[in-house]
Amino acid sequence: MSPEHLKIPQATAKRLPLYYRFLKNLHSSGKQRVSSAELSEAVKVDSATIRRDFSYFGALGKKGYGYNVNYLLSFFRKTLDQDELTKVALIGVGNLGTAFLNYNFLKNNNTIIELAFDVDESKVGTRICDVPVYHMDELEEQLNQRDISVAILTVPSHVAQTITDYLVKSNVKGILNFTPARLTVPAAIRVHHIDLSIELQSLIYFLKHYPSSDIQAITD
Amino acid sequence: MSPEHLKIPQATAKRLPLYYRFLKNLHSSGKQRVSSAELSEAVKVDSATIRRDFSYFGALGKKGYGYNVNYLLSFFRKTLDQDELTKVALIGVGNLGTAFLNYNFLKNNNTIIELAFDVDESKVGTRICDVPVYHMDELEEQLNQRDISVAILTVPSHVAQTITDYLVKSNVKGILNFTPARLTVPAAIRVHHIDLSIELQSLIYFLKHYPSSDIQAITD
DNA sequence: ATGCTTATGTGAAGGATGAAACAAAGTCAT
DNA sequence: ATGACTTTGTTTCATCCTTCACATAAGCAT
Repeated sequence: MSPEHLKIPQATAKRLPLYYRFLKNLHSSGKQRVSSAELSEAVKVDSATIRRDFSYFGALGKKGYGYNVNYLLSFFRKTLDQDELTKVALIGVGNLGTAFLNYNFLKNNNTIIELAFDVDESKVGTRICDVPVYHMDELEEQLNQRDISVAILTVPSHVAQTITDYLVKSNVKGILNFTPARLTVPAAIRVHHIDLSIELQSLIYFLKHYPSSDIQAITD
Repeated sequence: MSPEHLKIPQATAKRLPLYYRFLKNLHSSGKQRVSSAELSEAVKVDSATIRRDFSYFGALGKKGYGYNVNYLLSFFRKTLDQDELTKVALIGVGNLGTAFLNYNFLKNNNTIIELAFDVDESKVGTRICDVPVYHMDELEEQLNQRDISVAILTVPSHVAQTITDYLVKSNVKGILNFTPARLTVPAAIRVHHIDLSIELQSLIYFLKHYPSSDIQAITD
């Protein structure tokens, strides 16, 4: 059985896009080879962890040499499905939603917000950064028609669950949830929470309760 | 030694603001008591994990009864320093930065963006949602004067490291980094990364490579 | 060719986290 | 008061993740 078919640890999977992004940088700057130590310095991940992560995919490097940037890059391109464009929908064109529509970082990575939804009639029918805004009533129809199964949720939290139920009904498989609501979904649906207010609060908690010496022990 | 002085696991610390928020909801709806099972349903954290989390702070509940909402709430208020307002600075008034200035979720939690910085002269001197925008040149002076040690970083990634160096020089201790850059900071400085593009990419990776049955095993 | 240097891939150990399970201790109805 | 019921706090186990440490193998200079 080839290594690619084994299940990758979740922690590793979360680092793959990070590696990929940095490898692209290396490539554009014309670098031919890279060691796990160099990579470690750049992405702030222990070099042993990097080698371990890579090893799940087989022996990608050469002892005494390191990794060939081109080879690694093309390998990750395949692994991360960067050849095909993944289309996602954005639900809720408020401040945060609009920021994402404007933000260019989504365009880099073969991921694109293809359409957005809102209930505000003044937004419906317009285009924001070339992304068309539809009314929520058209959610199921549009998502099915365009075969979109990933949604970014940036709606007010009190409607988050209701809209999530619509999303589930519309065959969405993954939700990037920026609302503070903890969503109830069937087990087959994957939800990633990004709770901005909790991130800020927990950062503050760590600062107040964990002395610098401890942080050294953790991050160094 | 009282339990409050023991070090709390990082995973637990990250859940505390979540518990706190839900307890506030319970309180406003007039509920007097709550069990770990109820809490579990609401915040989607295993009830045993919740009891374990609470137990780091001592015996907060009563067997056969559960937890007193008021007591728990006031305990967490103290623990999370919710009595004092934590002031933070926002660096970079672009799309995302503006969204945060508009977003109300920061006002809830005794955390406030007190001022913002940018280099764009058309923004400097204005107020966005009542938050004054200063020029980057005034960073050190303003932060020291106002005794601010936490910053939200929403600048273009190519200037992220340079600005981070300024922040460190200005005695900032914690940075919430929304740029894709991996920042180099002294060990005593704490950085939390929120990398939106990586979150989206890893969500997509999980959807494509982890069958629903596995997700069931993980999240159910 | 030779030997020194470099850097991988991985076994093993150590930590951290999550969840099952249950004794202990309280509640609550009668 | 009593006994059935509830729910905690904790012990225990399992899993996942990270890091050390090093044998192994390849580069590289002479």
